Amino acid sequence: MAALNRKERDRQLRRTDILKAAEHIFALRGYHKATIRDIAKEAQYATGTVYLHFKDKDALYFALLEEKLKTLLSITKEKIEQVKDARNKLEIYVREGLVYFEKNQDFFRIFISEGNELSAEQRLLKSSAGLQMQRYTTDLLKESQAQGVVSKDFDAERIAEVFTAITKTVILKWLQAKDRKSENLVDLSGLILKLFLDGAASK
Amino acid sequence: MAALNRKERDRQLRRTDILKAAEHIFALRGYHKATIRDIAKEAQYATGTVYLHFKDKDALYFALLEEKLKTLLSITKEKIEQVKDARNKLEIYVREGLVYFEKNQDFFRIFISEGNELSAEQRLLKSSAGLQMQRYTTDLLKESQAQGVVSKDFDAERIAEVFTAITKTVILKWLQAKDRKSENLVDLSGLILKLFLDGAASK
DNA sequence: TTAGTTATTGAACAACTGTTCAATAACTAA
DNA sequence: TTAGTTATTGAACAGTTGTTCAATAACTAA
Repeated sequence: MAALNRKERDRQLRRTDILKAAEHIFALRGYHKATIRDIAKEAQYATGTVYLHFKDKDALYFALLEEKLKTLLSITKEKIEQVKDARNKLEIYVREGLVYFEKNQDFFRIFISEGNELSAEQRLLKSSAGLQMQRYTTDLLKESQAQGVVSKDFDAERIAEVFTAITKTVILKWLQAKDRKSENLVDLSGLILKLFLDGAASK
Repeated sequence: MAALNRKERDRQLRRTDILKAAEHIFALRGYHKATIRDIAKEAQYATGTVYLHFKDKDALYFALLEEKLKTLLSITKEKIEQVKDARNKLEIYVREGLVYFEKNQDFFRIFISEGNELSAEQRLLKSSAGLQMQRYTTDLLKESQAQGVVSKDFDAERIAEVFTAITKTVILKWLQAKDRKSENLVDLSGLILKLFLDGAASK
């Protein structure tokens, strides 16, 4: 039935509108200070409308996180599958992450700024895409260890988090300095990989 | 005048009581969910009493942060000044940090969990001890570069933040696994330094 | 057109919490 | 003891914000 399809499509449109507005407002004010009113206003709907699409504020936040992470993961996976060498894979992993983040700075601000909050950490673990991302990173590092690119002395899971932390930190610093310098974020992927693999010591 | 001294001492006692309670409640619930009522109750005072010692909630949070960071910094500085070699200094820096964190897990939870929040980041910058800590770390890395321990290819400030991020991440992971394993946090200082200086690559 | 169905609205509700302040208690010094 | 001073209390206030729901608008199908 065509009518049903259009209805469904309209519904998706509203949902997308709200998600887009939420992304903007969350990024602007952070999770706590962002209000449903503001999000609704930004999306040009009434407050109540938001609740027709999302159970509550948390669900809205989750849905956003979920969507963004899912996209990033699928992009990354696709590109990585095209190469065999683990070092190449790591390079692609970092590069694609940076490209995606640079394109989605709004979302990115939430992820970085509230990502390390413990409650948000627990949220991330509840988020299936978040878990998938974490697992994928760990697997990537296990493969790197198997191929002899990363030392087997380290616990893959721990190393995966350190890898992520280095990346986040470099991004954060870039964000803070963004006004002054006009460096592309993606240009920092070499730095990140070098730091992670070879460390900061003089050679 | 003895009376004045005792009064002043009593005042300090109240202040300390409140700070101690605040540390506990903040750590338990995080900054936002911690209420002044809860803190007052924990310290066995009335709500209003808190305001006789701290201008508002923010000031209370600051005072706590300030006190803890100041102590950590002074301990670290003292120990570090006893050696000359930059690599030794870095080792001591990490080790003392871990020891202090292990002894102050309550405080630590706040610092780690809300430390990366942007608003809290701005708070940290306002906090003079936070700024001092940041500067001290950067200086330490500059010295390490001067002594040829750390590569001069990197920006000292950026490297300082990466260094801190690695440390935080390892601590966070340790905190999460704390129930299962019974590993001392301080035993991970070698791992942190190795990762930071030599990276994760196979050698 | 029209009766019924669905979607949207936004004012009202309720819960929470930072902050104040009048009342009370504790303390001080004469 | 007592008048004056200071410290403490916790109920009341005010602002905020997540959420609901009765009223209204839009839409659908006959």
